[in-house]
Amino acid sequence: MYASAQTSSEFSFTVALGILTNTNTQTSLTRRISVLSISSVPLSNQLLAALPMIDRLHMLDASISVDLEFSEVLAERGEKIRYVYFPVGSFISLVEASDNETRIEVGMVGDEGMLGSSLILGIDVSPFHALVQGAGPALRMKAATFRKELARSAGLERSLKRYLYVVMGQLAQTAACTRFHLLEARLARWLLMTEDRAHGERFHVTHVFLAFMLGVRRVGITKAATSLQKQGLISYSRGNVTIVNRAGLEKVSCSCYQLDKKAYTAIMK
Amino acid sequence: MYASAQTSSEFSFTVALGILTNTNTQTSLTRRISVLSISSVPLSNQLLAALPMIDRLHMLDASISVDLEFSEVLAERGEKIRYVYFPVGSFISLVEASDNETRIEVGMVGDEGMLGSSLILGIDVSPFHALVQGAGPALRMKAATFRKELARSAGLERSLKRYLYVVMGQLAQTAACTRFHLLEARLARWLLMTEDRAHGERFHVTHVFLAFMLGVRRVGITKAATSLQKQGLISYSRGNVTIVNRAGLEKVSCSCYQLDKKAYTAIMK
DNA sequence: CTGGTTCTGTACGCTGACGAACATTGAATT
DNA sequence: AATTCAATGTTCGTCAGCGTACAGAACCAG
Repeated sequence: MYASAQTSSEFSFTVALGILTNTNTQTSLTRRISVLSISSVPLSNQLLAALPMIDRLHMLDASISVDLEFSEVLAERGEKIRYVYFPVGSFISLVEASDNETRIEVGMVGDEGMLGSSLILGIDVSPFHALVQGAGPALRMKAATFRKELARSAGLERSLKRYLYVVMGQLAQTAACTRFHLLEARLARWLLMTEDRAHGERFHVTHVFLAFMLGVRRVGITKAATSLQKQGLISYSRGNVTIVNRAGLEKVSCSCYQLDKKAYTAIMK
Repeated sequence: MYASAQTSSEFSFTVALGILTNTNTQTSLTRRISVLSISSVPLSNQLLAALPMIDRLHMLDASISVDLEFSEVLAERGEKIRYVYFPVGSFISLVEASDNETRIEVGMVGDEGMLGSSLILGIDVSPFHALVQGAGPALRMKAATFRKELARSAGLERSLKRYLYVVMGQLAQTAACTRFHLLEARLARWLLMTEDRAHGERFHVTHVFLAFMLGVRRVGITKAATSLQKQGLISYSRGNVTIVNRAGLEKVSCSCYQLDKKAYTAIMK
């Protein structure tokens, strides 16, 4: 383990990436929402899809479809949760802060999950920062509405509790992974998880952003990514990443990826 | 961050510490339980103490007092949860495994909490390994009984949900802490957390065990502990640790200790 | 096409923790 | 008193990632 301040010039996230800065978040957020008619959005959030028809309709009725923009902040640690999100193509990173400038991703939410699951525990304060990692559509629901739906539908509650359990497992897995595994393996894991949630072998993410997520220097990412590219597992240019050889990537990735996946299917299915 | 196999000769935990070995766990466990009359045990589990009188009595009625022995395994990842435990003087470590031989503590349970909280989510499979870190009494209840009590008492459920939220926060905090903070600071944090749960400035823990908990080499612990001792913050000999200067220890500890504590009081009070 | 900006590549010295091996001390047992 | 073993102390070479700095490449706006 290494340590300490990590405030390189490239790492001024709050400025460079617009992360965790509240300036104009609210106004631009409301502006950029495009309310699509619900029927035009293919329902592909797995949590919702698994609900009995009647509950599903209720949930759709109570939510609107929004387009999430890259790096948009959806929740801040300790702040009140105003909306919950069910990604449908988009995906979201859960980020934990230790000190002022040291942050690290502890979880990822795609169409297999939801943001705001702590409401299931009756607490409307977000335990993490949450920011949009992959732009795309999501279903959004007011926190209060969500709680009403929870109270109404036992099936919904049951399924979301199981999801929360999976998230807990993911948190612990990430803690161990971050401690023990080499950067290249962790990067491979991250790319695989992202491919799953992006539903495609191509997505956009720069080295700086990856460095932020994995809690390392940008230079470290460049080195690891170069290595993966040389092995013919991925290719990338200016943020455009393509998974070239998924099986190979799984091999160099640490076992955490498979463990997470196994846990999810074991609990949710 | 460093990495890789970590299988030094001293680190053969499954043998050296009797950790996570199931051999004879069951028989010795039942043998060593001393069923005390409930009234003889001062009720000092904070979760239970905060319950309304009638719920508290129900809970006491449904549980028995057991003495937990050091390094006893109370739960294994993926295994069914048979009992829940409310420590009353004892304390328990939650341990996550990444690979075969690499394990790390991700949480700690003392009289401020309980073991088996995932039952609140309706899942009776343990997400972690759990082993006794500090010997002492605890209230034990059958998992099935616990679920019945949960269904019966809304107050109990509410309070335990809040506790689960705190545990989630602790998991994320630990992930970030492990990544960014130097060993000496992490050790200080661990000692402080343990002092809180041991309810006394003296407790027993060897360097080997500490190394296991913090996911580092024993030599690393020796170095950090020597440093803390030289600063007059702690003293120890053959596993007998004494916190000499608590305020000083808090200063060299990372902020994670205070953050955890703040989160607990903010949510539980 | 030009100048600025973002993204990526490379280099250098530094350091905390690693793996391994061995020495010393203290407690318990014989 | 001698023996054994657990716990702690120390040393040595290695290494992944750190902080910093700079340069080339790709893209974009004027």
